[in-house]
Amino acid sequence: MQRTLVSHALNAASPMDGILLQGWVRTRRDAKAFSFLEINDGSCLKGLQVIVDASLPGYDQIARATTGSSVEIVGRLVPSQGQGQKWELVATSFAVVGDADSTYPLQKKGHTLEFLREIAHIRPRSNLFGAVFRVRSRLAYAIHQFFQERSFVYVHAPIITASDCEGAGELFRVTTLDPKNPPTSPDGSVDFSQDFFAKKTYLTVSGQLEAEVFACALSNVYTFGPTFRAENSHTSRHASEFWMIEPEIAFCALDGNMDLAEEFVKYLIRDARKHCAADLEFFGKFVDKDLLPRLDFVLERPFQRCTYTEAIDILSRSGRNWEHPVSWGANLQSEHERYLAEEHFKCPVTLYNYPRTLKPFYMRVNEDGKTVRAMDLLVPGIGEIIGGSQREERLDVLLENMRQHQLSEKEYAWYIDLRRYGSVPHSGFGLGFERMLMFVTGVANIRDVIPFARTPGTAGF
RNA sequence: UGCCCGGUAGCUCAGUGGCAGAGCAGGUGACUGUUAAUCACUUGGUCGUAGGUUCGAUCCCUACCCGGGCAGCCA
Repeated sequence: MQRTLVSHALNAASPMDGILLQGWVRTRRDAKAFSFLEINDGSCLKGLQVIVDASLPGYDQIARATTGSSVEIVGRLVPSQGQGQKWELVATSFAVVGDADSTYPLQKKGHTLEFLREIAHIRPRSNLFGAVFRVRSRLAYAIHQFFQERSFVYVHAPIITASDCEGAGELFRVTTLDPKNPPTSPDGSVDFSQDFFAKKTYLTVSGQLEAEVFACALSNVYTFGPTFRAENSHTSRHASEFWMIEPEIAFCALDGNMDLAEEFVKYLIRDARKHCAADLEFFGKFVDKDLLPRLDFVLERPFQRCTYTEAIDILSRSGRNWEHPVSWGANLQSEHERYLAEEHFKCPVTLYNYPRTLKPFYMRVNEDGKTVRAMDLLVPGIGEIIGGSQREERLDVLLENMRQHQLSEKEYAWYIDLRRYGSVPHSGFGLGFERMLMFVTGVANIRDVIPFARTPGTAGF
């Protein structure tokens, strides 16, 4: 007999006989002559109510069907006599598959997110985390769909890299050397030429440079994979291991890049609204009351666009007392970004044309010589969700930038070659997948949108 | 890494320089087409760890550990 998932049973158009239900007990309520079971199998937020009559063989085992136990039920799907649900299953056979004793940590009542993080192996069985990870799965699918529909080629960037590219934060070293007794050079330093890859290697912080290589061959590409930062960040929006989507488009300037980013973000929101409707309604009810109106508002409105210079002007004239002073050439701080997205524009806003001195070597220098074609997409509540730029395609300017950043031409020879042979204007950006999930679900902590979060000091599961 | 808040029952929390508390969960019983069921009774504690002050510390002080928040770094 084939298993029927709860989601399929609940969407039934008519009664069904002899269906097999397998899942986990959420609650049991005993009446005199029968018991109610609520069974969840993760296929959707809601459970299926099951009636187990006391006359059934095996009913003597009903006491084992505690919260958290797994059960297997065959029965008839019929319209419910009760108020809370359309369908219910009248059992014709009932069996406990796996017991869960009274130490089962999930109660019928709500738990704090902090407690649930400590039981990361159990929390997917809760309503909230079931919903979060269904949305995560759906959006991963939608990401591929978005790019494949537009003829982008999916590129797998390496996880292990030799370039500590663009100085985007601290890197995790990858080595097989014995930490207690590493080989050394005559000068006493560790001799990495004897390491596994015969040089220093790291976990990647970004697939961008590799994506550029493929964009300069296949035109429109994207990466979607894990990236790693060894930053000692203790915030609700930083993780040591996170997933990033990085499209790279040949023959594309900054305007096209900003257009794509906006289209992409809206596409993902629209997809979740459509395909994860019940889960999003749950978030709107229990996580963030303003979630659904905010998402719909974001879908309806064009994102605002504003140059860095205009932003500095807005911030200077805001009349605020900034903790960090506002001046042209200084980095925008959290308080500034929050003000722009949440109070001034009250909507996602793309800032672009940043001072050259604030940005990495590969960004396209503008005609003014002072700014580069960088863009950051800021969203209310989270801040930066996308960072990107048009890339510097002129060989001489790129080399000059690298000299200013004191980068080795030798290490980046392959990257420089892209400008030497058939160079084209090209652009791309990185979207933090978990930050996007936070925005779509309203979940405020990045640790709660990753199945098993890695943050400084924590890798317990 | 800096600053701030917290750590008391399985969970969420109250509390006091002098006998350790509640709600929920768990257990027992009753009741019931129930649905975070309800009602009655009930089990449950190294008060984060180590020092110190004190006649006496869960409470005050110090250090450390753990969790969280904010900032920086970024996605």
